[in-house]
Amino acid sequence: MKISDFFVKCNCLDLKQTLFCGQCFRFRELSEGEYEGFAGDKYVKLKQNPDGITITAPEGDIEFWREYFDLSLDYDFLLEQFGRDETLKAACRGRKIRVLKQLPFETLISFIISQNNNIKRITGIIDRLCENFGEKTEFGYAFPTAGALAGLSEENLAPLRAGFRGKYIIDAADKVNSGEVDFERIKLLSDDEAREALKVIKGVGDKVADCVLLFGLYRTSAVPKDVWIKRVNSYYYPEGLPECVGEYAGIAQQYLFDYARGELKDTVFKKK
DNA sequence: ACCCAGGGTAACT
DNA sequence: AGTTACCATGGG
Repeated sequence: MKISDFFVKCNCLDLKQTLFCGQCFRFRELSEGEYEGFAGDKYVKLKQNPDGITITAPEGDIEFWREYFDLSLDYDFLLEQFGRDETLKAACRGRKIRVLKQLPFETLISFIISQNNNIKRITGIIDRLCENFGEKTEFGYAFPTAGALAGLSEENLAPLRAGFRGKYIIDAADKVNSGEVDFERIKLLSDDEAREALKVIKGVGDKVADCVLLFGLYRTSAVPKDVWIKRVNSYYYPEGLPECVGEYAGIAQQYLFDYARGELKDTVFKKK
């Protein structure tokens, strides 16, 4: 297949910030400003330019990656709106994070693994999941399909060292594989209905379900309430996020998450 | 040794 | 309906 380079002009996309802010777990830095990774079985190499990025991928996948980075959404306008709130304005300063449009099953499994866990170890478990059960390609291992994981035992997943999450991974794979959980159907539901439909999976509660809604089903209105966002909310937004987030509360949340986990952890949220 | 990590479940009030 | 111990693993 023909591998192509594709330059995309974009003034709101910092690859390092976007790929390593805890929304996705399958990318690595090759050298300063150069990255590679997978979504499902699709491989891509990326390069940071001052005014955009260069996508290197099979020619037929370029459109997939443009969509993955949600390049048609106008972040200039969005961040201008966010700037109407002082806390959000501070959170957006120096950040060029885009919320990615990831694959639903991969997002589901990834955030099941994320529970009561840290980003470094989440990445390690997902690496081992792919190496053990993903299809091997010329570039590396694809993310396993639901079919590849369905029917496995907890013992089969022992090499992942996922702890108590193993049984949750299997239940999710079984229910997606059987069609009991059907992303195409869930896409048609309201946020509340979709969240409940995902929560039939063992180990999926409100937070993991909202991560799937936001990162895997493109619901920018979904706000996953992790420990950091709970801290932000109780300190800055006891009445909820400001009006200026509009239909994009989930994107605002990602900026607040990174802000809290970064700058605020040693100041506002410093532990005594 | 203790605490925490992009939480959820089950068993309690 | 709202709390709380417990769940595996690894890093600080």
